[in-house]
Amino acid sequence: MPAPGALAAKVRTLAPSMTRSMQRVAEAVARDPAGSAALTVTGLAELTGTSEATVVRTARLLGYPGYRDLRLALAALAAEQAAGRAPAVTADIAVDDPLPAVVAKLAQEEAQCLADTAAALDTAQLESAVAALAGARRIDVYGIGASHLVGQDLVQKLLRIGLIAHAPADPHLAVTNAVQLRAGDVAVAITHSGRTTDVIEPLRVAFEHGATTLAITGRPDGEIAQYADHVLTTSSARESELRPAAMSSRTSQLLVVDCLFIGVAQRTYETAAPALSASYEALAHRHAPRSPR
Amino acid sequence: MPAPGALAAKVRTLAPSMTRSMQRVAEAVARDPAGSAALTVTGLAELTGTSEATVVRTARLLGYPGYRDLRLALAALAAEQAAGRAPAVTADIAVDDPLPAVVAKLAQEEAQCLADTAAALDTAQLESAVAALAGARRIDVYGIGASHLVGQDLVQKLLRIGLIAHAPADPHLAVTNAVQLRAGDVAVAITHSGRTTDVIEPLRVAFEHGATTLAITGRPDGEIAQYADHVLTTSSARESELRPAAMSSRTSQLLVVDCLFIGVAQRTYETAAPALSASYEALAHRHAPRSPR
DNA sequence: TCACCTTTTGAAAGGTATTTTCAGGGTGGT
DNA sequence: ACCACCCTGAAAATACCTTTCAAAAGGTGA
Repeated sequence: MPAPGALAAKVRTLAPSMTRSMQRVAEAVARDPAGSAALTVTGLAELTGTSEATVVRTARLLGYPGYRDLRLALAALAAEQAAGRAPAVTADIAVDDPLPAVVAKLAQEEAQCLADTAAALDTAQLESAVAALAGARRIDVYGIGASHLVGQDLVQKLLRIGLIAHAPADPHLAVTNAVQLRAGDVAVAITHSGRTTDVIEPLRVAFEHGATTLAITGRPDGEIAQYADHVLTTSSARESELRPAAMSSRTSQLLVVDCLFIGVAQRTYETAAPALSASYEALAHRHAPRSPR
Repeated sequence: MPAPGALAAKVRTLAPSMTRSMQRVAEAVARDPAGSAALTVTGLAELTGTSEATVVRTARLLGYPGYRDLRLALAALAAEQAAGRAPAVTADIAVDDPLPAVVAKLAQEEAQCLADTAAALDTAQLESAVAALAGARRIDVYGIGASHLVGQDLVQKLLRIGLIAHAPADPHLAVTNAVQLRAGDVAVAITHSGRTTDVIEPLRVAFEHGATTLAITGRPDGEIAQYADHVLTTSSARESELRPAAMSSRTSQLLVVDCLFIGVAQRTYETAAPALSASYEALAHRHAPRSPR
């Protein structure tokens, strides 16, 4: 059952996959957790102009067994918020914001995004994902555009602890790579939308060849999930005109990648630690002599 | 209806006036609010070896209309307590940390890093940097390893708003690119250490050819600063064995990159906004058909 | 445009959880 | 020992939550 703190993020993440009336319920719940917690199913249904059934459906979608449990989570969330840690609602970044404001808002937004992702991350899935990576014979990471950069980040890290990882840059290469995978190998797909065909394809191929597959996506219900043994959900910050969701998903993707990396490094510590130091050692001469003082 | 926080006190105050079985219930509830909140009346009655009626009576005595409401209050209380003793997870990430702790610590560390960078960022320098980029004829971004990924991120963003930007992947290419720059062009160097020769070199060349030069570095006093017209300082999180400083500098570098991007987008809004939408538009067909709903 | 199919939705039936009732049983006082 | 009182839990009654199902809405292809 999801942690209460993750609720706002979850609503944002899942809203696109909700029907109109479910969205109304989800929105009401996210807007006023305390108020909603005070209502019965019937009350909340009336408030949102929907039916009890819809309220229950929404609760289910948000990951609770039923409304009763959602209601408890809401009460908890309200208490948390009241306890001071109010998750500061920042205004969107506007075209005429002065730079200091932009800096502050961006930092705040990204921090929020980190908190949301951390709260919503399914640690059981993460655990399995880490286990798969730690024991992998070979790792492929698929991603395109901004997600490709995240993928490369993961690959760079994994290489440093002695694993064999690749992040093919183009979709054809990705598919030809995927064909080589088999049981014991791991394929990771990174896509915010969950429906980038160029990323789904190679993951599907890897999946069908018996590799263990991971998806890092903002849409756990997207097509990509069909071919993923483990799904790690990223939550994205509120989008604004200058900063579309796809662009801000990077922060949470990187957090997930870091979690994967640390997890794997822990589990392969004997080999990972020396490999890490060795790689930093090796880079030393690529630096100018340390300036005095 | 009493505030959840007052519950423990209320139990103590009212205990003397309670009957034996009610005391058992009250005590259970005060001892483990979270656990009790997870139970139904029947469950709590069984746990305390009493009956449902007694549980309800106890709830009444504590000032709630019934058990349902006591239960909500318990959930809230549990959340408050959890939030209260959550504060600093600032310890280093250890080899034997369980994954949930790793996730929390990483998120917390990166958030801290964002806050530090935002606080330390020199907005005057940022302002000049943005102005230079917004009016640039051509932009080169130099970085290697993890910093190269950050550079590519910047380039991807700038391309989307119609600017001409490149992030040469290897040092030779970078230098040959740099030679082509002149006044009106901008070169950006990204290096955490501030003394990565492969990145300093191209920036120096660009500087000497009259381009406006920017450095995004964690060491504003490093050698790189000599060739930079504007220096943007990144601060990195505390390092630990599994997560060396160089690896965690990424977060602050990306924040700086985002600030630059938004700044530029604001200043070229007329062309940036349509260009942005157009680029998202263009990517639409690279997606699988939207799942129904 | 229409016919057809799929998805979404709420009304009402069906189940649980909570609340109330009530009678048995205990306790203390005489 | 007997009575009056209150405590207690089983079971009935109710409120609340969940499920089912048929109708409505929305989309698709002819």
